[in-house]
Amino acid sequence: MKAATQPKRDPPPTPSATAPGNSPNARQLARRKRIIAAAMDLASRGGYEAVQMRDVALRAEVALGTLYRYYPSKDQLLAHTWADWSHEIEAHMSRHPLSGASRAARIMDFIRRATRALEREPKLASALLKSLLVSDPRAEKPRAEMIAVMARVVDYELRAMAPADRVGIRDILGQVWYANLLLWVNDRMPTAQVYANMTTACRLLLAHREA
Amino acid sequence: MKAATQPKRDPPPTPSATAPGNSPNARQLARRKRIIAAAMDLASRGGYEAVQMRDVALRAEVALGTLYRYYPSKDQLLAHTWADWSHEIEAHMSRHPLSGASRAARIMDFIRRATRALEREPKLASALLKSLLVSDPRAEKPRAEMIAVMARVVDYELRAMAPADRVGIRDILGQVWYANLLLWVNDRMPTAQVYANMTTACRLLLAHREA
DNA sequence: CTGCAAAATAGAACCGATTCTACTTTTGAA
DNA sequence: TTCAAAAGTAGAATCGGTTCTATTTTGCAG
Repeated sequence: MKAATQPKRDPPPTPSATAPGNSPNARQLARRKRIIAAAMDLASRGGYEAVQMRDVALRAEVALGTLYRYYPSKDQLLAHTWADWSHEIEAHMSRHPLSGASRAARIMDFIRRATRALEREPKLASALLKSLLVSDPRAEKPRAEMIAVMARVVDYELRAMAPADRVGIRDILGQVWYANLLLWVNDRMPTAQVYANMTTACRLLLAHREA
Repeated sequence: MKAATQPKRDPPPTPSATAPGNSPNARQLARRKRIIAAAMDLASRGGYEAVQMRDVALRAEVALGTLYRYYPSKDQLLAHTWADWSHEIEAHMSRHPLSGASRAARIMDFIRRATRALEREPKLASALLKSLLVSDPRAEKPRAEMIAVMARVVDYELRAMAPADRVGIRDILGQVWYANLLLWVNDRMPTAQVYANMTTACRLLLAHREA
């Protein structure tokens, strides 16, 4: 019963909501950037284990306590790092529309691109995904967002389908994707296998329902 | 570079292979039993975090070093505890054959029973599954076995189907099951939802392919 | 300018998994 | 029976995430 129930006097600093962008908390924004950059840097070199809170703080030129005030846990830090990185990937992807003759092909095009992105930075991707897929229930926002990205793609491609099936297929694909990423992250499956499994899933779920 | 490359003089004690059951390593078997019992006990009370290696050693009346000689990591300990527990469940299940009119129904009968078993001992199940689904790549045997159990059921029910589809469906169902268990373990989904998702997956994958 | 609360900092401290050390018991072969 | 290796034991030590404390700095209202 250390600090009673809640009289803690500690509202975390502005996550993203900030005035223009000049002096007062501009410094806080800068700190956030340095922290994320440090995490990304360490993760891309040595993966999850290489991201040690003390090192992150050191690189970001921030006190350990400050780091924890900004990101209350390693997983949250990595989840936010993921959010940052995934925005880049999405931006990159949105520059070219999905290609493919059938719905399944277009969905697979999306998955192929995502898989490629992971392959380009395996250490980084696996470190960030590890925190997303497993970790503590805080860090829910980035996780939900990640799943939502694929859900949107599938939803769009299957827009003509009956709602019941569409939602079902979308969720199943999401879960299969989730399982496969996790298996990849834990070195129990290469990306090629992940891709093959997703292809199979698309085929079995979509091949026989119109084109 | 502590202990060079491998000159370690430390072959682990007999895991299961043992002579009759009397004096020499019968004591080792007894230790193993006490250790697993302690782990199971602690896990069923307080879940994953409550299984602390020091406590396990204490309860099993074994030195910490010995505990680590038998099970080189917490996750491996829990994985083996899972193996033990799952045998009970399987034995229980095998007493009654799967019931249901269709293949999908029989597969779902299996999943329903498995889900029930988890619900009966939520803390225990989630602690053990957590170590199985996430953890270190050692402890591969129990994990592979767990997945194989469902694979066997599905394989058997779909034995009349073309191999390509059968294998695909079996793998997809395994992956969906995997993802859902993981979501349940992390408190991001109740068992009812797990069951619903599996039902949907079975429907979408099997409903239209004969009965 | 003055003062105070919020935000930062340096660094110690805590916790639980894992490792290591020094020592005692067991076991099995000569 | 005797003894060296194997297996155990108690307990200290290491490691990394997280928390806590004592101080200093910063932002800003008066």
